[in-house]
Amino acid sequence: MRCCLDTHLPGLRPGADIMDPLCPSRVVFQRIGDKWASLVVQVLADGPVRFSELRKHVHVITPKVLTQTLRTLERDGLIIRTVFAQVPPRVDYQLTGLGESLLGPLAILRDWAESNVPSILDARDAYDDARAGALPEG
Amino acid sequence: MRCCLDTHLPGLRPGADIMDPLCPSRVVFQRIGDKWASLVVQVLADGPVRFSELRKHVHVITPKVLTQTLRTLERDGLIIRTVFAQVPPRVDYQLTGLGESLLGPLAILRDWAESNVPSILDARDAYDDARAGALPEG
DNA sequence: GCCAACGGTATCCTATAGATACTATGAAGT
DNA sequence: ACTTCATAGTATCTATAGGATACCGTTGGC
Repeated sequence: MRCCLDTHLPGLRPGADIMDPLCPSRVVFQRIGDKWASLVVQVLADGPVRFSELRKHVHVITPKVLTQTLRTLERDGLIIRTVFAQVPPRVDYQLTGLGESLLGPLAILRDWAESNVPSILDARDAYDDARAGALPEG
Repeated sequence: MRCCLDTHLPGLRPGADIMDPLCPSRVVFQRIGDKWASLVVQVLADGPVRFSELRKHVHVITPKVLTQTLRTLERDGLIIRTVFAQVPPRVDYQLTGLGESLLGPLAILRDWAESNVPSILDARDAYDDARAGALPEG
């Protein structure tokens, strides 16, 4: 579980373990784990999407949070923001090559999620039932 | 991007799109994307680990948040909590079969992260430089 | 002149995460 | 007997992030 590479970034320790908070891989890993970012990336899989379309597809994200998410993804080089000089304004968001390279791993994760939803929901039921039964009686 | 299956859970809509907030897959997907959960799962890859060892390996997680994370993972059937009647107390956490099945997808994601850290950090530098240059001058 | 479409901001409130201190148990040491 | 130690958490408070809602600026069409 060692990290990765020969970066030189101030404040980040390249040789660290991924469990180290200053390990660059961990920083990236937690970005992928962002609540909205991975959903947005998947919506962009088929090509450029406008801001308002993103709002419709990623329910229910508020415009503030969507803007924050998009700015972060842009800063990380995963998407490109294109402004068209029109009225009403038009802004397209699309994946970069780097962003596209993330689609495969995300699809694997999504497949896992969809395959295992029944098991997880069953486990939750069992857990909650056990708790609900234990507390009132005890 | 359709969801998955024939669940019957109250409040969850099985036929929904993964972008639907009530889609079970999305619920699971966001659980995977939890800030700490995926790190904890990876620490448990090699076998049972005690609470205090987890605290050491997953820096820097507070005991409260670690407890919350472990309870959630247990509820979802990804880990098992075993209490030994000892003093001082001993509690082991280990992956279930379901939890182990998540290791592969997580490893793919981690590989992606480690491979692409340089690109992402470069993109951040470029983005920040452009902003830092634009604002004071403009 | 007025309204609508779009891509956001501004403001406020709440929920989550984080820091820190504290608890219970009992065996071992002196 | 008393103190100390280790473990696995809880309790309490504060800081930060997320979320709900309202609003802004542009300008083409009516």
